[in-house]
Amino acid sequence: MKYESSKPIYLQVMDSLKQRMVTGDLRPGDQLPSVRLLAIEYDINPNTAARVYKELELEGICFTKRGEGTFVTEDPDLIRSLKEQTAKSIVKKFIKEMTGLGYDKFEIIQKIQKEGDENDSIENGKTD
Amino acid sequence: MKYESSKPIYLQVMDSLKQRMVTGDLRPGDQLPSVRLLAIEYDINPNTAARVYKELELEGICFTKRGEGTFVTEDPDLIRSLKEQTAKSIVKKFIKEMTGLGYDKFEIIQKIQKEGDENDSIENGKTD
Amino acid sequence: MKYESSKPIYLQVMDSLKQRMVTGDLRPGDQLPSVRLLAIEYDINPNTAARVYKELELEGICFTKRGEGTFVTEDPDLIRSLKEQTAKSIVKKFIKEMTGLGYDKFEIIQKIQKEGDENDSIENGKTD
Amino acid sequence: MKYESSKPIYLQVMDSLKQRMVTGDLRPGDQLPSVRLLAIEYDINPNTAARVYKELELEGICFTKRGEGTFVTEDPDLIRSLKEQTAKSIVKKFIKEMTGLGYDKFEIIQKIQKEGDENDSIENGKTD
DNA sequence: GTGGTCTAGACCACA
DNA sequence: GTGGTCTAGACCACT
Repeated sequence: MKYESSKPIYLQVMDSLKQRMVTGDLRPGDQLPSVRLLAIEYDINPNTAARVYKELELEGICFTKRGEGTFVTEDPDLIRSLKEQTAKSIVKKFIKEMTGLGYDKFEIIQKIQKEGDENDSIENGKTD
Repeated sequence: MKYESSKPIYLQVMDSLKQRMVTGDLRPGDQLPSVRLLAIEYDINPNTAARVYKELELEGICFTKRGEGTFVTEDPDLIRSLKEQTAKSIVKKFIKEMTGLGYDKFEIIQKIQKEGDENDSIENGKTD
Repeated sequence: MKYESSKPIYLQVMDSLKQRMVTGDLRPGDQLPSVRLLAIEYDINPNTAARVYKELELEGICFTKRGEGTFVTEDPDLIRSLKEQTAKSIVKKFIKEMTGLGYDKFEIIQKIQKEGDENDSIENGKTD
Repeated sequence: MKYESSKPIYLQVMDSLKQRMVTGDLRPGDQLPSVRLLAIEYDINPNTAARVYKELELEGICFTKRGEGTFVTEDPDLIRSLKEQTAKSIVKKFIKEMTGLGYDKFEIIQKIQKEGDENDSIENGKTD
């Protein structure tokens, strides 16, 4: 995995894990890789890996059993709402930014259709 | 003006100024407030205000006449392309995030229409 | 039984057993459940169950007869002093914490009476 | 300052700072020592010091201005309720432990008076 | 100057 | 084995 320097690595790893939950790659109750293994898999320092799980736990997406490991929350609703909530806030922020630039809803949708077309064949497969 | 802690203040102020240019509140050739005044208007540190103009200059959107002050670029095309460029990168990033969550183009547009409806009477253009 | 994550499970189980001795639910000389059974009863890892007995033995509250099992100490004085000792250390720690917050003895007692009133019908002795 | 090994240092430092807020040594809006200075004052690693402020911020007791420093929350109610809340939870836990041992309210208060008397002359002055 | 992030490596308690 | 804590020191962005 390659990291953008503009965003903290731990956030990028968190996003990656969230994405894997949302897409069903990781399911409620699943055990997550150990801190050390995550560090290897994502090529980060174990401390950074630990931070990832700590932050996810704060968000209620993970929980930890002492000495056993870290697990995806067992509440499937939480995962579902995670997707919805994330999407909603992204859309909201996007609309706010675009209207701030002076675009109306019609123009915004037009732009999305246009942009979508350009990249449809190129960047579709998520590399992860 | 209230600042998000997630984004550097100088970027937020830059965005605000850009928005004012794009929407016509600030026009090509207009003189911008002095560093000191900008600092007061936006309630930021003078160092931060100076940085704002420095970065805007780097982007070619402003220029400084020594002893006179800082001005909006006199090239109207630059402002126009600024709007287009900004919009394009926002749209691109947005689409990338949404597809990462597993939404396809159709769903994305659907969500925008839905979200757009809720906020139809927009809280637009606060010049602070 | 539900465990707080702030405190090691083995300590919580130890406290539970001690409480049962102090309240007379377990009496001097009584046989304690086997490690395996304890693990099941308390829904803990067998290693953790073993540790519980090991630590209790270190404190002299239990003893083990090889091949027979683990038993509560036969010395009734020990149980009695266990109660006194535990209480004393709890009280000591409590007073230290409260005085640290700036409360004097009078206020502390006031608070206990007030709090005690609210919970007068106690949720006592769940043996699980 | 001397640290107990049973409790994480960062929690002990947090408690110390909270105590200073509750007792009025640190007042709402006050700037807290910088991460580096705190590290020196409390003889801890700067990372640990940073963690202290981060956790306090999570609890809403502090806030951070980027590049400026960390400050005590400006809401005096929050400090007041901090004291009350802390005290209440300590008292509650204490009562629960004591009733678990089989003491009733009267005995508990008796013990506090007795214990208070013993240590009144010895351990009264809070060090730090 | 400030706080935030990251790496490296160690030690400990817990299950 | 697991996660949690701590130290050491570095680098960065922000004000």
